[in-house]
Amino acid sequence: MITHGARVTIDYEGETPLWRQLAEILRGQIAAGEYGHGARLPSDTTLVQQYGLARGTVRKAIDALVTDGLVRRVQGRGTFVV
Amino acid sequence: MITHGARVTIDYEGETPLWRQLAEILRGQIAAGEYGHGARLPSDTTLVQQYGLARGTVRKAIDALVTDGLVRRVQGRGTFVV
DNA sequence: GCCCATTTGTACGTATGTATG
DNA sequence: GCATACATACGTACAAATGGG
Repeated sequence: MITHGARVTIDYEGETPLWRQLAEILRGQIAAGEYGHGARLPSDTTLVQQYGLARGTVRKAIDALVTDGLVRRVQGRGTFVV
Repeated sequence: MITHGARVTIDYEGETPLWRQLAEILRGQIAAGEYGHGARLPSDTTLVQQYGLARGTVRKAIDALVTDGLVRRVQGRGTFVV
């Protein structure tokens, strides 16, 4: 079930939107301490490759984390855990 | 300045993102009471036609208002002022 | 200062699904 | 059943910012 390094997989058939599934995965990883304070999350492109999603979908997932104040995006640098 | 019924126009050349300009326009109209409490905003499609933007851009603008708690979207019905 | 690779930001278009009335 | 309206997901292209060489 592992796909390109992603430890958790997206369920393309389920009822939960793909962007929400990814958001939950990332949220879980942050909560688990895999990405500590100030750590940089994988880039959009990396997540696209790891989870097999479109960039728009990946960005929508991260948008949710940004709205929750969990991460912060910096153009040209990356997305960082607050 | 009038374009397809839109009272305010989008500046395609300026530095302000189109989605932000539309968000400000709608915010202003709500603040001005053009759309009162419970009123329904124009549909995505209508805004697309009025302002000459892509639907994704229109939705991103409304996303901002939703995040601010200014409006609420209901699938199948519309977007309503909170 | 300049080029280049990386990364996020914006904007477009298309298609299909889901909910409401 | 049908039309309308929002939701999801894909793809593409280019702009802007950052940092390294």
